[in-house]
Amino acid sequence: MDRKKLANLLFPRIKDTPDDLEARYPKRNLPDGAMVTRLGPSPTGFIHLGNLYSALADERLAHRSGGVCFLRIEDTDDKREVEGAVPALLSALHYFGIDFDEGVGANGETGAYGPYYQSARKDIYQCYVKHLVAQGKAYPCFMSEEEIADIRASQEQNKENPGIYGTYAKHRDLSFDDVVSRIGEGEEFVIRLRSEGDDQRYFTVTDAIRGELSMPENVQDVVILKKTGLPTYHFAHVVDDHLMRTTHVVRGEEWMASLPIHVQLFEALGWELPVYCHNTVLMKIDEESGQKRKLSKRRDPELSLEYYQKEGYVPEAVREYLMTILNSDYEEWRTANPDEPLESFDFSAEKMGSSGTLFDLDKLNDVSKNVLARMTAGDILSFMLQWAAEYQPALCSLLTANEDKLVRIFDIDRDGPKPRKDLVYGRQIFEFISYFFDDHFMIRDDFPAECSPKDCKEILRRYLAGYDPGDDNSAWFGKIRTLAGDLGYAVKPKDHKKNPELYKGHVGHVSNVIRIALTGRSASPDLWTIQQIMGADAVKRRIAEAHGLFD
RNA sequence: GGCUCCAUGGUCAAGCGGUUAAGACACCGCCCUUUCACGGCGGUAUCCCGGGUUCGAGUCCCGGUGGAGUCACCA
Repeated sequence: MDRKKLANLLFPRIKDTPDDLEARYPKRNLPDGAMVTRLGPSPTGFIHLGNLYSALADERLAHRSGGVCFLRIEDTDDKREVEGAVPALLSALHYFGIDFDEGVGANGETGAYGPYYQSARKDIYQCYVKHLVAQGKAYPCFMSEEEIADIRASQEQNKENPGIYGTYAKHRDLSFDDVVSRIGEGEEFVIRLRSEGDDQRYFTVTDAIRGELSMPENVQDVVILKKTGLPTYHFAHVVDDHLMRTTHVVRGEEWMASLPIHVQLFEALGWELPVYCHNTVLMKIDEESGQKRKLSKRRDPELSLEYYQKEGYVPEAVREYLMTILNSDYEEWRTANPDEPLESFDFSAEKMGSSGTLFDLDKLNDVSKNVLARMTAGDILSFMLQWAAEYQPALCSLLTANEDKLVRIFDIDRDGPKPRKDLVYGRQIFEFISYFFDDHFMIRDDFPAECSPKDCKEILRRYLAGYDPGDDNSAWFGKIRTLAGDLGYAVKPKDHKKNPELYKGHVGHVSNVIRIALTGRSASPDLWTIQQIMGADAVKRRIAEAHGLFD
């Protein structure tokens, strides 16, 4: 019974048996069909759209089925750990509407399947490692990094598959005494799986997104326990998702290649496989090569979630956009159900695509426009206030001092069957309405070429003279028509279009002179409404100022 | 290089052996219109290539090609 002795030698502290753990983490009591999903980020401090994309799938799958979605922090590599990454992750996900039922949370851990930090689960992993060693399915390996590098070098030279397997697994059958003496000399070791796999043999697994997957068995004696006593991803995944009773493992397709290892591990431990859902990675077009490529943390900082928060995208818009690429029938559903919450959409893993998706900012913006069009002006205001408080402190006092005015501005032309859709995201929204505020007002567009400086001056003079804040929209515009006619501009654009030689231009050009004087730009919502919000004094002042420009 | 996944317009994509090959974004034109936005109408543009199977292939099979991922004591 050398194996037993070996197991005890290696893990003297571990008293629990697999049965103990099985009893401590019993099957969940959930209705049929309820999915248990999880997000397992490593706390590296960088969260990008792809993570949200995946998290949203986890969250939807679980909640749509009446199951649970939990957060587990995969911190088995202290080298990569970043201070404060967990709270940052939590708050970013919360911002975008992802909250967990269980696991690591803002106020510590909740749930009966913890601990939810892998670093705190050392004894759990070691219990199973010990068990595997006792069964002869795993063994300590003392090979140094140099030794392994040498093996790899010669394998590459001989065009063999690299890695520790077969005869390269030199420490597979070390004698008990050998192990005792090496440990006595303070040699460090890892635990490797003794692979019984054969890469000529294929197995199949059904992936919920991709269907049948066929792969060769794993032959590598992979490391399952590192020198530090912590498990590698492979082992932690298998142990945790079994013990935490995960039913559906949603993860990026970069994990597909290690599926043979995971399947082998589940088998070695005698456990049932979860349903795998390997989703696609988000891609972008590389500026230099023009090729599609995976979103990269280093190279694409603009794809970090923080970017969208800073720009002031409404969280709902980002979720909505992600839903459209997660399940391609989502848009159709949305068109048919404009007012339903996203939660009532029938989300499924099967509808997720399996080819790489290119991130499309135009599409996000379009989705965002529509989301904002569905919000009330009051909701938009509170969003802007929150956003400014967090990311544009310089704007805060201005916004809070003008709440009523802002609601009126956001409300311009929003009711009715064809609401304006020109609000997209925070930064753009403020930019779009900035002319209402003197500190941000400037004449930025040219006066229409159809109107000579002399005409511009005259238009402004007469407009100011005839301006009556009490005019309703049609009385007001009637005056502009008259004015335009008097100065030789067509009263109706169509007349001008038919006989351009008869006119200098048309009312549109004339009113654009006024528009530019008032807003600084040649494009704006309805001028009469703008004036009502601006107030008579401001209107008169700006017209007079513009008039002065032509002196 | 080995292994794996993927392949329909510029982008996201429906399609499941017989379709005029949906729809959305973007783009262009027209209409509405005092500008813009909205809305309406229309348009440009796609089945990677080559072999099979079949009366018939975007759809099934094989082979290329291309793209992606992965081959750590990182996840």
